[in-house]
Amino acid sequence: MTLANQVVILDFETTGLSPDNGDRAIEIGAVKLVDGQIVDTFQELINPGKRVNSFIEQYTGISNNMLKHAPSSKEVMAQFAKFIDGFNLVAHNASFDKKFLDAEFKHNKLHYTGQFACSLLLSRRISQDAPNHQLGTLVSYHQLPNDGVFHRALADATMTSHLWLHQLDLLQQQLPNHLITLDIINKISSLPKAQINRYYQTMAR
DNA sequence: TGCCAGGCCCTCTTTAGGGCCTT
Repeated sequence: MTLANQVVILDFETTGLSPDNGDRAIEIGAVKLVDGQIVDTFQELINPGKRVNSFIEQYTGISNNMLKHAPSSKEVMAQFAKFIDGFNLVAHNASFDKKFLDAEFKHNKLHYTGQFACSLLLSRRISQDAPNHQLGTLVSYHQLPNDGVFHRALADATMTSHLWLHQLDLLQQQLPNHLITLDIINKISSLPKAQINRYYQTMAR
């Protein structure tokens, strides 16, 4: 059994949307939660080996000049593999971050064993009244802490960690007699929206 | 030259289309 409050929450900034089209990571940020507390953080720029376009420079604030002397993917991913060792993983729209983690680890012949959970899929189930499920909107909607920085890896990972802890609180209120595990979260994240309340009732019996 | 992400999820669906979310 894996408790959902013992995870690494991560976020990539990248040159684009698809590693299959040659896009690479340019920054990784992560927050380690133990017993629901932030106990460690990770942030590194990554030299992608090519120039990033002006949209990405503007979107992230990460310039080609900043990346010129950044460490290689090999160096950063080796450190990150140690950081996540033994932990499950959470990201906002995890399918995106998982495909980049898989691609960068494959480039460097690295492996990880943690399972992924997704705060976006969970939000669509348990915060159905939110105006939308973008990270920035949810931070505002739930009035979560933030420092006004968006689209930088550690800032986004930190905001996602506050969102995640808030989501665990919401679930704990619905399931007061249960430990909130990653299995429960992934179960809820895969249910049709209309079945969430029935699931709560079934679990309460 | 022409291609250009992909998984999730809803619906005017399932012999499909399109919006959402991530950079």
